[in-house]
Amino acid sequence: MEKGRQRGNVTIKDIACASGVSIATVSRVMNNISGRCSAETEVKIRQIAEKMGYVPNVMARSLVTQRSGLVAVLIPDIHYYYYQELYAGLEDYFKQYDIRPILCTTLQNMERERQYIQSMSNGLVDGMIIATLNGPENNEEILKLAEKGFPIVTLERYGSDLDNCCNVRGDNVMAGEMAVDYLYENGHRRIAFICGPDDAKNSSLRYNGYIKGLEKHGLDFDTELVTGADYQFEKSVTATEKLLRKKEFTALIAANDLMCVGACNAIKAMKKLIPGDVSVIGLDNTAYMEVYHPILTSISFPGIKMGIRAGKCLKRLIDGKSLKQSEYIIAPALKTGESVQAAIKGN
Amino acid sequence: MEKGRQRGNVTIKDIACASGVSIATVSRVMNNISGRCSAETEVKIRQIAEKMGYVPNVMARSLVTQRSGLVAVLIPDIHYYYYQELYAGLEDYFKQYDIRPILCTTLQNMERERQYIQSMSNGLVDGMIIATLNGPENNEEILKLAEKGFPIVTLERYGSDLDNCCNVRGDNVMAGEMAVDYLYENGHRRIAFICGPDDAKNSSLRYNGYIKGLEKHGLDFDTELVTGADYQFEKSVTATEKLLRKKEFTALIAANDLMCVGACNAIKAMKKLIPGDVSVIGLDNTAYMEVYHPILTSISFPGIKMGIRAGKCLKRLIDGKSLKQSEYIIAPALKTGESVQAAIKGN
DNA sequence: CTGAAAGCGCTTACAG
DNA sequence: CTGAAAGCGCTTACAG
Repeated sequence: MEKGRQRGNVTIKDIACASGVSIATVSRVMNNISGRCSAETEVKIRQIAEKMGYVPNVMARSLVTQRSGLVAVLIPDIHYYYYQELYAGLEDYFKQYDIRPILCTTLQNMERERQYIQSMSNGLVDGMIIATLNGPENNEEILKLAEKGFPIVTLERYGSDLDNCCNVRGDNVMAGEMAVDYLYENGHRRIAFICGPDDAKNSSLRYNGYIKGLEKHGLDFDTELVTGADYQFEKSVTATEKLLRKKEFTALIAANDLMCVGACNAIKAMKKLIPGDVSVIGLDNTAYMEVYHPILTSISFPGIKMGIRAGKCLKRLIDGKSLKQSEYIIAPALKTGESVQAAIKGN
Repeated sequence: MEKGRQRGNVTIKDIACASGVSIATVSRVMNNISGRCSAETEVKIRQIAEKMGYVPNVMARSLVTQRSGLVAVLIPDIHYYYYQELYAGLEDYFKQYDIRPILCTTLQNMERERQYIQSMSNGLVDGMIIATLNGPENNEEILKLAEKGFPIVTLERYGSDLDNCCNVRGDNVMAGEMAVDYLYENGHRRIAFICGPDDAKNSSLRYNGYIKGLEKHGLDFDTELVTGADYQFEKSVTATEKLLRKKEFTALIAANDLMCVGACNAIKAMKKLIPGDVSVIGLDNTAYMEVYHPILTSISFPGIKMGIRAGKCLKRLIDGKSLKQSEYIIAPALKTGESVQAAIKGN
């Protein structure tokens, strides 16, 4: 076998030869540039193209139009439900425009992220959605590209140096607050909270929402009811066990669902009932919620919706239009499961 | 703003101008074609390229080399852990060759799959990994491309019409058998089985393995201990409830993990203990396993490994080399959790 | 309604 | 060691 792919694909030139017209005419027909050619020529060309199995060469087209029909989507890790939803939303939204996302997972590695940003930005993709977690290392590079006119939308990424870049994010404060509201309505007064990593902006915003919620309802803020587990499952198991031994509480909020599941396992392991002894609520959007026993109640961020929002923004930028807002804040929603019940009076 | 991306990127021509050499020389240096230019010229060119922020235009390069450095990866749905692992394995494997996967989810829609296969195959990607579930609709198209010399590797896809196409798959029979072996060793004699969809080849192979395992150990095969749940969570809950009411058994195998979780929820809902009353084992590879309470024991297919295997095959095909085998069967592995325990004597 | 021609940014024989 | 030139497959003014 020879090296590389053989050049056996049928080209516009082949069609032109076979139909006895110029390549320009074939090109026009294939691009549906109407009113520029007689109906009979058009039909003939289409038939021949169909018969010969012509498929336009994307590379060649891209080179002249300066549009590849590709966009890069940078996320930390596809194992998270939220990013799966995000990607699904994007893939679907872009499909109508024949735009294809290229999924790039950074695995929280900043060098890897930098490589992706750099290698994608010249010719390969028409735009980029950056939904990776914090780490200001590459903000400068991102901003430089954006200011150069390269379409970039960041998603759930924080840092004031990115102020000039379009950003889509969830309302994290609201999420924390909603969780407290819901638990308060159910009669809970002593509510624990498990934070994510200290350097995760969205975690600290969720925590702020928790505090805001407590204040709103006149509940005492007790630091002993707060712990951290770095968004990790195992750490959450341990942290929750400690919390349970140390303090009394009737409800618990976890800043993400993975920690929520960890917390539930710890509660179960200590022979306490969910929601009988402890009501539990997660902040996030994961598949675990629906499959866990009991089904978990959560304040969930709509990944698909956020993906579509980011997609729309990027599409406008790619089309050279300006954005109405530079920041889009998406509200979370309560997903009622089975892990919260009314607190017993007196608690 | 003007329409489209502005042509502001620095090109090989700019570098050539700035360094006073021809574009051919710049090209050679940028491609590390050594021994073809003086060291001093090389250093100068590199410095200037670096300073001007030159990044090669992938489209232009692809057009002449007939290599895009892109491969398509078709999967049913990124929400499944197995496909996440597969994709992660592929992305990582290809990274060393600067090959980028484009993730295409077919969502079990055959028309969508066809569109992807067609639109990717002309110039855009150098090869394709097709890991979508059965549905022979597009087999003809796949085979046509493969025979045309287009690099294609199918993964866990069945159909004798694809015999001429490289295939990577898990040893599904072995998985079913291993599950029975493990339960038998733990003293279980009455073992239930939950099948996937009737038309899913891998499910029926797993089922065959189950029967083979029973025979091997001289256990009776009882059709009443077998039910089906189409690989679905909800259906598995219902099916398991029925099974529990109808028959006595001390262990249960589910043909995939999602059904396994459904079965566990049903068992718990009927106030039975896992593994005290029923030992449970899943066949698959999912994140649920490790996060569920109790941690689930499973016979797991190594998604990352299978991805890398498929990647290696595809790489060889892209490089115009032939494959040593046209079929690669990957063995599953036992992942010990907490959902199996020794059966009580007499059961 | 149609064609000849330039050009997108690059690689690669070929010649020197 | 280096350059001029052809060409990858396509789009798109320009002219007719």
